[in-house]
Amino acid sequence: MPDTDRKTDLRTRLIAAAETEIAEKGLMGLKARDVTQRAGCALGAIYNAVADLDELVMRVNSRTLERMGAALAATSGAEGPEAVTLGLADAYAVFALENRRLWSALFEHRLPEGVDMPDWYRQEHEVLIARIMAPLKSLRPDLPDDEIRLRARTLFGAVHGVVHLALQGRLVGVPEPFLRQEVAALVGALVLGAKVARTGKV
Amino acid sequence: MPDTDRKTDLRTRLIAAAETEIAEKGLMGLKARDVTQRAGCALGAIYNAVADLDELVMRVNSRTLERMGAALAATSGAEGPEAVTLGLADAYAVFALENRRLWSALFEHRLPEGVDMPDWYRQEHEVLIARIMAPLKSLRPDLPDDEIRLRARTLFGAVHGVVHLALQGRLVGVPEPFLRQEVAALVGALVLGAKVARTGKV
DNA sequence: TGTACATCAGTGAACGCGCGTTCACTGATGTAC
DNA sequence: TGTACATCAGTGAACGCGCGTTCACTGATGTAC
Repeated sequence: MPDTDRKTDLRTRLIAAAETEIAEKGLMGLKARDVTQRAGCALGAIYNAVADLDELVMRVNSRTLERMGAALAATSGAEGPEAVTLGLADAYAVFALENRRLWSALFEHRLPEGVDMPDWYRQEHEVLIARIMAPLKSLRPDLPDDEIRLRARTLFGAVHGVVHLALQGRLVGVPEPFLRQEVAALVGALVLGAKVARTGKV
Repeated sequence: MPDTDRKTDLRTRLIAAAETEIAEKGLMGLKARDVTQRAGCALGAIYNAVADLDELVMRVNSRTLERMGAALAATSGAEGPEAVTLGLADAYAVFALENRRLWSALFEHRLPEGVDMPDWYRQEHEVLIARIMAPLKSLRPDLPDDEIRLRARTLFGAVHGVVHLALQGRLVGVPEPFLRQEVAALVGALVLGAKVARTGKV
């Protein structure tokens, strides 16, 4: 059944096309017609390759998440949990800056209510959290795992928020040129605060 | 010309109706027909009172911003910049929790590209930043105003991010029951870090 | 090797719906005399 | 006080468009004999 190959081939092309479209026009600007035109197939072909546009978006987001994971992993050269944490945060900011719209799509996309994310999608997020937990654990060996996990989410949310508002160009956001510097200041203070909280001294 | 009164009256009702609609169904669920039905007028009446739906949303957002300002101001009883900062952050989280959809609308709403926010809208945001700058200034009297303003935005973004991901129920977000506690931990660590950064000791 | 048939990826016109905005009209209110 | 006229807030049916999804059809590919 070599047809399967052709089928997955088109599917791959559709995902790639959707990725390019989102990268150029943002999630809101993603239209079925543009995707199929770019992939060089008919409009209806989408529904042969994939359930609907939402699935296409999730496939793209999954790829983005994977690339982001790789970008964060490439940081691991640093020595000491403080440096690792700072490195992760900076890599996150850089990735967002370099992949603005694809990165935004990660957070803009919402499934129709009632439907929730498939498991394979959830798991990819767990990996992200785990990567942040590692350095936090050596930073605060006194805390139980549950709490570390919570702190990892909080740290992620904090960095994410600063990056998010900056990239959106929101009125209350940090101007983009200062983004990396401010993320570093934020995480630096946090890491310092954590250290003091544990040891009681500098 | 007492007609002006009637006109502004309907306008007020429309804004109130839009506010209720957003509070119930979120910004995405805001429809011109629902608003006018709730306000008890015809569909077309909107365009007599207001330029378009976008303006209606901005009017609602402006009210939300004002209420949020009041909620933050009600915090001011605290003694010392650390406590004030913690109080502001907590009040922010509480306000978001109690006004989920209206609060979300503040950040979801985007004007069509090219158009930018009117001045009265920008200024309302400045007030917010100013309110955060005050305690930061006493916390870091060594820093120039420009840098304080930047840190205020960063601090805002950090708190905002944690709250945002939590309320969205995002996979990487902090679970809601832990939100206030985590915001407190975040800001606590930051304040501690700032203090150490300035004084060099605990 | 050739013929008849089945399958199913791929096609694209048409469907259907949601929804913001317009516009010709109505009728209440105010003004002039 | 009454009449004619002007204004303009308010009406709601109709417009128009965007766009995801469907569906009857086509034609290339594979299978059976």
